[in-house]
Order: sequence, then structure tokens, then C-alpha cells
Amino acid sequence: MDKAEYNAFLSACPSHKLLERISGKWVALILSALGSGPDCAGQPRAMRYSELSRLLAGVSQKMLTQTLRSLERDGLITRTVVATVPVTVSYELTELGLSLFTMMRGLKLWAQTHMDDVFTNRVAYDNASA
Amino acid sequence: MDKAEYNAFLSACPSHKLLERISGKWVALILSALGSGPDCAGQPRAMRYSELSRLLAGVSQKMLTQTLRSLERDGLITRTVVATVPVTVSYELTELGLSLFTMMRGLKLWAQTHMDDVFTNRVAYDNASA
DNA sequence: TAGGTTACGCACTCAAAGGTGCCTACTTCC
DNA sequence: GGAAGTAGGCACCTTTGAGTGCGTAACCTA
Repeated sequence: MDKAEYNAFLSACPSHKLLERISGKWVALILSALGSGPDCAGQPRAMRYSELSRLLAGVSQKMLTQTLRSLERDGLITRTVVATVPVTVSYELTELGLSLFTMMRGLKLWAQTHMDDVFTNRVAYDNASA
Repeated sequence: MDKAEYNAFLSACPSHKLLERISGKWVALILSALGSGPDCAGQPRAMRYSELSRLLAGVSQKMLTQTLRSLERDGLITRTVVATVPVTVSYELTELGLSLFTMMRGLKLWAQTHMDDVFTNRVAYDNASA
């Protein structure tokens, strides 16, 4: 079958693996928060679990924990437990995570300048076929 | 609820919409094929349906058609029917699609230089917790 | 003593993405 | 006459990403 060959190809493709990595629903949001602060326009800084939870209004606790774990697993962020009164946990971008965040700004730039065109084309296409 | 606010936020975020657009399983592969030829190292050129089908070994006819349609809908590729003996169809990147392809080369570059680190971290993490 | 906060874990559920198989209409080749 | 290629459509099924709800262990406050 072609399936084995195809799976081998996809598994070996770095671009595809990167897309799988960053296309999670909350990944880009978390990287953006840790990379440029709550206002999305500042400096990278560490954030606490509850701070992220409040910032990303709508994220479930499960998904936040799950996404943070997977990012830590891949060495993109660090997780440090702080022995405060109730135990708090702090998350911060690693060097690798910061470089990924920087790369994603190029993506963001393209999105901001071209996505309107895409959606204009989309409605035009839908109108034409209707 | 926060849900409405959150949905409005995600719907308005161009980066997130772009990620949704390109994270389909076959999108990057098709753009890459049309943008740099079958060997992934040449010039952009038009390709026929069956040519793409053979190149992307493993893609189902349904998914190929579906993905090509959605890319055409968004103005990223053009679809032209050629009146040959059996009717053939030719697909080609538009200017917008070409600019997207160019942007994705930055992504590809990051992937090629850093994804190995990511997977190294991943297995180290898994070994540590096992 | 009851209740709230912090940072989760676990079980269940649901919707969407993706895959499989079967069908078409036309033509040319064997 | 039958097989094969070209570009799909349609119905069904499975897998996976994401969401919901409930429980926890520690501590503090009222």
C-alpha cells in the first residue's frame, strides 16, 4: 500500500510536525501571552497558571494544563513550582520557545496583511456559486 | 459567560484564522507541490489533478478534491478545466497563494533547524518521568 | 466548622476532521 | 466487449481534539 510510504513521508517531514505542534487551539495564544505579556505588545515574562487562566478567557482548566504540559515536554516552556502560601506555579518561555515565538510573528504579520483578502475571496466564491 | 467573549476574540484573531487555514493535513503539501514543483526544489508551476494525486501518495480522492476546492475558494489557487481528450483540470497558485507559500518557507526553515531539538527534549522528558 | 483558592487529575461526552468504498460519464486502447 | 484513466460525488464510519463535570490536598479566613 501507499499508506506506509505516505506515513513515513509525513512522519519525516519537519514542516508537518511543526504545524501539528503549533496548530493546537491554545498553543499560539499561550506562546503569545508568555512572549509578549498580557497586552500582547510587551516583553517576554513568566506567568502563573491562574494568570494565564484569566487571560485566556474561555480555556478550560484541563486544556490549559494539558497544553502547558505538552509545551514543557517539548522544551518550549519551563514550569517552576513556587512554595508560596497556596503553592503557585510559574511558566516561562525557554530560549527555544522564544525563537519559535519570534518565527510566529512572521506568520502573524502575513495573517494581518492578507487574511482579509482570503475572506473577501471566500464570500465572493460563495456568492458566485449560490 | 466568558464563552461569547472568547469566541469573539478567537474569531477576530487573524493569526488563529491563518493557522486554521494552513493546518489541514494536506494544505501544506499541496502548496509546496504547486510552489516548488514535484521535487520540492524548483519553480512554481501548474499541476493536474492526477499529477497531484500521484505525488501525494496516500491522499484519498475525496480529501484531495476537498482541499483543492477550499484553497480555490479562498483565492489561493486557480482551477482551470482543459478541454483535452479526457477532460483534465489544472491547478496553479495565485499571487496570494504564492505569497503564502513564500511565508511558509520561513516556517519550514524553523522546522528544519529546530524540530530535532524539540523531539530530543520530548524523549528526555518521557524518559525522566518513566 | 464551613467555605474559598491554587493547580491540577480523571472519566465521560461530543463534534469535526479525515478515511473508505462505491458510484458516475466519457473516451481510448487491447 | 471489457479494462483502464480522468475528475470527481455521495454515504458511511472511525479517530481525535476539545469541552464538561467532579474530586483532591493543602492552606487560610470568617
